[in-house]
Amino acid sequence: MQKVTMADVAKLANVSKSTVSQYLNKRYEYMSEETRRRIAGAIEQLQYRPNVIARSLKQKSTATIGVIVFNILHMLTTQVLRAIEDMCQQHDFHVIVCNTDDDPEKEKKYIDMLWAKQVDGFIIFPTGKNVDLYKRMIEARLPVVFVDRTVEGIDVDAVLLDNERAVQLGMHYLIEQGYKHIGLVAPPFAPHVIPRTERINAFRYALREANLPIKEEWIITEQVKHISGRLDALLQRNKLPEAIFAINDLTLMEVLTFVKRRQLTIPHDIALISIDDVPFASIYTPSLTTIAQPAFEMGEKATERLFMQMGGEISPQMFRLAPKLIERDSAKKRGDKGE
Amino acid sequence: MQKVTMADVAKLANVSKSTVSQYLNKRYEYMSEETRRRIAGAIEQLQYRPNVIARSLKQKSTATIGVIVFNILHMLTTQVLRAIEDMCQQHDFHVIVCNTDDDPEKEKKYIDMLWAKQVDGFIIFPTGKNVDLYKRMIEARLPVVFVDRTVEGIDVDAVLLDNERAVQLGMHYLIEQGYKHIGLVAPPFAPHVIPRTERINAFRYALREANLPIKEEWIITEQVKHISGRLDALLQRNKLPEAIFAINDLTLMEVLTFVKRRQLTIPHDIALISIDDVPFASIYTPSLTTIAQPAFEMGEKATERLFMQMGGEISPQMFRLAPKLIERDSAKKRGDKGE
DNA sequence: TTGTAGGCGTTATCAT
DNA sequence: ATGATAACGCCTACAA
Repeated sequence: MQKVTMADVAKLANVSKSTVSQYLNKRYEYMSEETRRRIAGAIEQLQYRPNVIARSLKQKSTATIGVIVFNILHMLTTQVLRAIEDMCQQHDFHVIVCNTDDDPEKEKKYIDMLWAKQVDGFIIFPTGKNVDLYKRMIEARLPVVFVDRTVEGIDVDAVLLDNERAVQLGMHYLIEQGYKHIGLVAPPFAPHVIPRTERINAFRYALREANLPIKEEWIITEQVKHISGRLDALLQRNKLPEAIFAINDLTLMEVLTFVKRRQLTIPHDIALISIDDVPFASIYTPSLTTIAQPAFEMGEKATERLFMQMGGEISPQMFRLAPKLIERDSAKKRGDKGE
Repeated sequence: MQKVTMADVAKLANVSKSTVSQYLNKRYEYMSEETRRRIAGAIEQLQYRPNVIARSLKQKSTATIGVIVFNILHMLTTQVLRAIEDMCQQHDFHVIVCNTDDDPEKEKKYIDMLWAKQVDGFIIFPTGKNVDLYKRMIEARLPVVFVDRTVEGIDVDAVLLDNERAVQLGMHYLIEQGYKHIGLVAPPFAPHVIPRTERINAFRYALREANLPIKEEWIITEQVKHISGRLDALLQRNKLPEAIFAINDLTLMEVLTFVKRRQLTIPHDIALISIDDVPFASIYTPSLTTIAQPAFEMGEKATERLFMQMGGEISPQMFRLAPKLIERDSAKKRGDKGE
């Protein structure tokens, strides 16, 4: 596979390995034009490619970072990842991507392996369950940035959506449009899933703040596949809320499935707003009002912090990035025609 | 960062480095229970982590592959990538992901860098423009698999959609449903973009085969952002085809934008079928008939071949994976109500 | 059953 | 200006 080494180049160019090394590292200062030319020739002729692994061993740096995510198939993840890769590309760094499926065991294994592989840093969407391991990473002064979730008791850079604000934006909008009976759909409550928890809490808070009723049957926190069934049940009993807040794209899809199956009209029969600006939001009928996460900014911020950590000690900080309400037609005022 | 080495463990356990090495590589056979225990203890106590880089240097294998794609944001890419990562996970391999944006320069740079990094293999969505480089990789016996596109004159494993079949499936379906005036929307023609070329050709072929008219104004190969404008122009002149075949998700979106803006009804005013099973296909109204690419299978096949290459010489092959028509409502028979 | 010595392909130090 | 030599951390004969 890889056969020709620096020694071969040196021999062919009639110089020592050290000189070749100098050349490769562009320390031309004391090098004669002549030598330089001979080395260049030899490299070309032999199709020599320096072995970065050997260099890494010596220099203790691999120019590689590990990115550990739940599932690359989620749009947020993909976008964050794209931003990370773009920034790494500029620094001639590479990105190793790992999917955990939110399984702490897999997460642990990946962190251990990447650590052993001497990656220069980690960007992690943490499961939150490997507290000891996270701590050890910090102690070892490994550069680490968390994205999407934080973990209690871990003092580390974290880049998160401002979930309170996201919900507030959506709720204020709905209320402003005249909706009073508002429901929420979310996956099952799980305390370590920060965004979910924060969103559900903020939802309750927004209702309380506006003196609107909090009906528990309208707060659907349920496995995604059961959500549309729950909505069916409400419809059956004529107890649908006027508007629904979907806390992410997955739950939004379930609501839309339900709406289609029941042939309801949005926003007349039920208004809809969601976090995550799905790609079809503007071509759906009616177009969907959404609260967009600044995914690229999140990726950029995370990478920026990681490089700062690699550059030297900095004290950990938490960043809350601002969501953006994109008004379309799915939650227009009651009575307005949707479109 | 990483301070404790095998020597430290050896010293603490009162054995030699080789013994520790034996232990790490699970060659326990001739090792006393006692020694084993001492080593385990030392490792635990020192929180020792073997340095995989050093190991790689010796063993000439990094257990890492490079995956070079156009853009991870494309759904097909994401899904293929997920499949690749899953399979690599089973083999304790890692995946480095690189975005080229279809820029040959970036592609070249990535291949060079990953090669220097001694990755054990490549899975590439090739731009097709670095022919010399591809050839050198093959000559160097680097394991390589192409996905989505092949490159003329490069003898290498390739995993592609059966594009002819995909178009045929869609066209037969449309024709069977009674459509005779059928148009196509695609990004601009570019010979090296295999899927696009094959799909456009197959489209013409299907019309010819069915003795249907080929109207050039219905074959829209245009920058995506101009597509809906072109459709507008046709509508203006009352020259819309009865049905449109969108060759991918991007062009589909443009058609849907047009349809929404003009308030047309699918399939009554215009029927629609597309390659790529977009996530909202079933919740759109009407639900969208699509031709799905077997993205996961493509990723699995590519990875399988890559591992086979790493296992030993095999002769390159081209794989054409079968698309699948998913019938929904957007191209139902003329006259039928579209649910 | 365990230890010694050399090598993997670079880089860094110090001579020359 | 260039070269010799010793690391880097691990693996592998081979020796003991």
